[in-house]
Amino acid sequence: MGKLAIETRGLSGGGRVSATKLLVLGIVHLSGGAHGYQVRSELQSWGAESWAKIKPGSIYHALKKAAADGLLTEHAEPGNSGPERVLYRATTRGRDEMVELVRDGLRRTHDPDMLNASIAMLPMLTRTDAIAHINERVARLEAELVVQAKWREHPNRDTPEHVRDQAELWAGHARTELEWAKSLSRRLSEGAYVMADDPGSWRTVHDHLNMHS
Amino acid sequence: MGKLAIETRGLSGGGRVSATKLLVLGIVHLSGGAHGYQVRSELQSWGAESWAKIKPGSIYHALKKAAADGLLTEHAEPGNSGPERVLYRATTRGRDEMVELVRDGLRRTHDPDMLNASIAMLPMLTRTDAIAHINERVARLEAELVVQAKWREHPNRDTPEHVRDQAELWAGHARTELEWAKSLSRRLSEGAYVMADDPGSWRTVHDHLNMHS
DNA sequence: GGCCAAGTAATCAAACTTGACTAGCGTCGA
DNA sequence: TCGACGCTAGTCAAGTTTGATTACTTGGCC
Repeated sequence: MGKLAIETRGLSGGGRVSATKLLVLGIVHLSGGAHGYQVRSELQSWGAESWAKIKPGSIYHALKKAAADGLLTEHAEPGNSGPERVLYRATTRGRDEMVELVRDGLRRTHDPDMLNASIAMLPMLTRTDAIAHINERVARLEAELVVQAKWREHPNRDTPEHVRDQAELWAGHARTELEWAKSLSRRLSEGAYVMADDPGSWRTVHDHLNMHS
Repeated sequence: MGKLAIETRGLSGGGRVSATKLLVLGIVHLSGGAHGYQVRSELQSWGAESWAKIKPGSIYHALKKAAADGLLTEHAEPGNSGPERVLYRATTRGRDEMVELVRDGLRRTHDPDMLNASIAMLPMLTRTDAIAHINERVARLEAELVVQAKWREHPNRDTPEHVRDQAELWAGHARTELEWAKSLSRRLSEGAYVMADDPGSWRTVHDHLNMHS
């Protein structure tokens, strides 16, 4: 029976990662302010119900939490038509936090939800920033595959066969992701997508709008 | 902005799926009775900390919940050495539930944790049962890939480019899993692994032990 | 012989997620 | 005109997961 090395290291850098948080912050920011139901609709129109399986309750919770943390501001709106609602708007800290979350999601392996959310919010980053972080992911995946391969050459003898098969599947997924990440990185280098520092990006448009208000 | 079709259908067949539940039940059953810490150690010795990211608290909670649901029995043991502990043992209902969970995990796509847990507990099933359910997974994956391919031929025009890339990754994962599942099914057909109905299985040994008690 | 490190066993509060529920308003058909 | 249905918007209690913490024992080593 294995020994337990109970590691009680705190997270470096502070707050927990969370795909929900990133998506909610991201949508509020992209829409330049939104209420809960809007976030909900937007998420599902992106087909997000499938890859991020976020339920309504979680969205409203995430919004309130983010507001309490100073990442969003709440503006109560009296119900002009229908029930009253709360408009959320991203603060500067909120935008910074969000960008950091996107970077994190690109880097971290073993967290598909977070990766998906980060990809959805990819245009929040500048082109070079995105490429750098995707390349870091590539490097990590390659390193993990090497470790994995070593482990499969010298398997632990009390590990059952079928558990080794799991490792096989795992490696397959890692290879798939590796290829995909490489090609994404390549496409970005070739100028694909409208990123934060490109003309016509959400940010350029947003700044433009702000100029007139 | 998409409309929300709020579907409030209840789960067919009853209880929620949960990888934690399956793993905890499975380990208790395989060990023929165990306390929390044992489950914890066993899980991590299987390298389970990586693919199932289950923390201690969840294990103890899952044990208590399962006991409350009549899937496990609790035998309080006074601490002969060390703090007092509780021994859990699987009931018949618990074993049945567990087998059902393994089947479910093999069938359901879009739930990697559950698949991993099911693979870990694969020898709980008879050979034909396991093959049947893995084949069902294969069929489902193939169907999903067809739908996906169709969707990518006629993409929704308000879906951003980078979201379509996500779909690409998704399809890649599905193909990887498909190949893996096919080969697992093949190996099982060729007699690989010791399954529940094979001589020398956990079940045969277990019955043998029971005969002498 | 005394004390520290590591192992054994589990608890707890806080945070998060879920599913079900509430409620106003519009509209379309009978 | 009325009522069933669906959309907009959100609350809430119950359940789950997490990370930290407690508490006791053994073994080693100075």
